[in-house]
Amino acid sequence: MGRWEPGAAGRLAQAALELYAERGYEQTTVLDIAERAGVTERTFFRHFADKREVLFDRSNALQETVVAAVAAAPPDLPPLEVVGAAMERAGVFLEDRREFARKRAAAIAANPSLQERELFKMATLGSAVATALHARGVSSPAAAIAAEAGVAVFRLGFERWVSNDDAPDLPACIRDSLAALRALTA
Amino acid sequence: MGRWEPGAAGRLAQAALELYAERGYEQTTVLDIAERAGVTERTFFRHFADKREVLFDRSNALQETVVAAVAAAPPDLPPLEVVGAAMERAGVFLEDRREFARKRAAAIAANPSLQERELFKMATLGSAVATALHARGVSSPAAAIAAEAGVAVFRLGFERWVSNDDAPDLPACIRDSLAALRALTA
DNA sequence: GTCTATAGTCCGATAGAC
DNA sequence: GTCTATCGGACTATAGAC
Repeated sequence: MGRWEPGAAGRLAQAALELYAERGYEQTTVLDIAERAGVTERTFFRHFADKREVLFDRSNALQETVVAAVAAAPPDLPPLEVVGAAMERAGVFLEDRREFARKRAAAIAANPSLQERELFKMATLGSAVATALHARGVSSPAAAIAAEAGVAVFRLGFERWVSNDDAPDLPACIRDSLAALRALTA
Repeated sequence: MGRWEPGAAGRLAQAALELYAERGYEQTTVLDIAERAGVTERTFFRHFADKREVLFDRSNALQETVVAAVAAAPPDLPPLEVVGAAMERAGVFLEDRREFARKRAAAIAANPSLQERELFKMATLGSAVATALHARGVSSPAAAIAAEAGVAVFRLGFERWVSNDDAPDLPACIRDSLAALRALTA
């Protein structure tokens, strides 16, 4: 096949997203996805560990972006500022994929098993952020709670961005979400 | 004497916890659990939707405790105080089950699919708390972020309590966790 | 690429409690 | 009779093993 064609993994991910939208996650078999992508069922499982994983970015680019932003922040910036800025950075990263993010979010919102996987990915992101904060000299408990709070800020900002047509861009939604957190302790 | 021994659900939960500890979640089949509990495989699925759910309290008593505490808090208390107190209340509720909590936490920590389910339950708790806060007149965004922060506070306090022999009681761990969150914005 | 174990669903049957 | 809890067997799809 030509080099302009997406690889099998990309076609599988695309086919899965379409099918989950058309007939729902439960009503879609791995065989359905494989056939639409023009590969065998077996090939699906060579690229993705399970039927859920196909909706998640294998490259983990979002997490890498956030962790890099945490590591690169000015050394004297307080933990919550560091995390907030890093999450905003993640927002910039995703901003131009809004339509994809919406379709993906709709599929996930419609199915509890996909929600579970999404929450696991967010928790993994939280752990990575906590580790990165700790590496900056932040104490473990402070790093853990700052990371969890940061993930919550990201998640709520993201949710507003995908579910509301009138919402501003993703970095702004995340900024607002962080401001709401700050307002709680004021 | 009835045709069956009473308490099938409890026996299944107990058997599952033992088997997950003895040989791991993946290496335990639903049939194994059912046999140890003295029922058939089919009966397992009558009581629990799937193999993971057997580790989770079907009565949802923890969530009810937290939601009730949120609803019963003094009307003028700020959202974060309300949530913090409610989570501490949950801590009191769990305090006398430390050994059980430890075994359960060990099983969950050893398996990603159980972690996914645990995270889902925590997210459900978060939604319930957000709804309860909103019912008190807290704006939706503030309720959502306060609820998420509260769940993070609970989760980190709980983690310290189960994983550290020298930790104080659960309400105190949760209080410390809340203090760490407050310190972030100070 | 084929084979197989296991999760999880659906049908109905049965037996006790009220 | 109704309600609830158990059991049996057949069935599909996932996911891993070979």
